[in-house]
Amino acid sequence: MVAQGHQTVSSKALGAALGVSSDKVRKDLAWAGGAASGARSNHVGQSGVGYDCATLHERIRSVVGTNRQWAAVLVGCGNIGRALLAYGGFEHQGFEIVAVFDSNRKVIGKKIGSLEVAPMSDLRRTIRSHQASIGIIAVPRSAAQSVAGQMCAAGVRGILNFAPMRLAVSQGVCVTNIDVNVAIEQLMMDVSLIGQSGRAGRGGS
Amino acid sequence: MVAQGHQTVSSKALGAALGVSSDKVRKDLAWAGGAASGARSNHVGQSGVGYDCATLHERIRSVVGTNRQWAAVLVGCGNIGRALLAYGGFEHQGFEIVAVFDSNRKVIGKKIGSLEVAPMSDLRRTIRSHQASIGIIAVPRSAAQSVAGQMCAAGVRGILNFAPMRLAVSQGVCVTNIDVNVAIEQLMMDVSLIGQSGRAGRGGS
DNA sequence: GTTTGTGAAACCTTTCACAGCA
DNA sequence: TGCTGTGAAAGGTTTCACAAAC
Repeated sequence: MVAQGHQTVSSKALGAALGVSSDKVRKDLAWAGGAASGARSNHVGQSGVGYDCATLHERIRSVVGTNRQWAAVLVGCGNIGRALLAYGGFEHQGFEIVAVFDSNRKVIGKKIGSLEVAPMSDLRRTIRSHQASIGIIAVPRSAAQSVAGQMCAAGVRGILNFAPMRLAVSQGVCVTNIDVNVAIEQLMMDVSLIGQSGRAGRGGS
Repeated sequence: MVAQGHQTVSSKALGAALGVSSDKVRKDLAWAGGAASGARSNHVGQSGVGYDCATLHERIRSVVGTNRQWAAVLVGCGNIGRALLAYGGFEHQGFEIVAVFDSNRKVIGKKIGSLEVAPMSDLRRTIRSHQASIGIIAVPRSAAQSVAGQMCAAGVRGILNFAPMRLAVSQGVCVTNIDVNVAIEQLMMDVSLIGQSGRAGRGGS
């Protein structure tokens, strides 16, 4: 909406665009204005007018963290890894992949886009030197836990995991899983249930 | 656990493996035994013993739908599409990709694994002839809504969407989104919050 | 002794409803 | 009039606690 030149937006309009009620939007945004991210005023919106798009956008970016810079390292340059490197939509999120690693000798040294694939032995050093706080795991299931261990040891704060398994990580390290198997089962279950009762489950991320 | 030869398993053991309480496991499994999938008995587990692994597995497969056969069509054979085709772990979920489509003339006719890339003009006919109930969208954002429309018109019941946007679909069609941008923001937020309060958000799918 | 299934309590989220403000 | 922010009600989920079953 900022990009489209809107000055303000109402909770009702936001809710309609997102498929939720205006109440929910207001409750959530009240939190974003108050408790979160050290804001001084409790009021993000203006009665009778709505929310100032630019201000709201900046507040949300501050809560989510997209206004800061995040360096990430990627391990695994199979199809998933290459898809991530090819996808350019991360810059405006303050997110950048600064290095790629693989254990396969045949791909080490090859260039993918602007990055050269590095050997796993460099992982620790690179994470430290770049102060990378995010690790991305795009390796087969059998290698995932080992990679996660090395990432934790090197000091990452969060892991984005594409391997279809639950990772054990050091305390204080966050994990977000992207598991296609789980997503497919979710979808199959939703489709099955809609046939019985007529209600649709809305998709998550 | 079935594969590992376990006879029975307790709610406590399941909960520990999953990171949830035994109460929650029992409540959920009580539903799986009763309300769901036309089971006749209310009891899945046995007092003092636990749950029979094989029976429980079959019940869950029945609820999720992995005991039935699902045909899916894939649109888009970029890195994501190819990653899905290369990943072989879907058979035991009753899930099979039966056809691949792309709008790019240069890839139409090429073989990826055992499937030949077909032109978009074949989409409707193939979905009908294979009775495919699932469509997978692995195309750029700009093409996603159009593909979703064609899939809905051809009669799919569910869509797995990799494009970073919310799809508008016909009533009765379920959508599950896999959005890397959202996952990354989730992770960044979790990492930010852990720094402040010491609590970790657990990863979704 | 162990473990399930389930009411009741505690907790959390969403919706309702409206005072207050522009 | 239109909209926010927020108490209160409603609705849903998780935890507690224990009788019944093995």
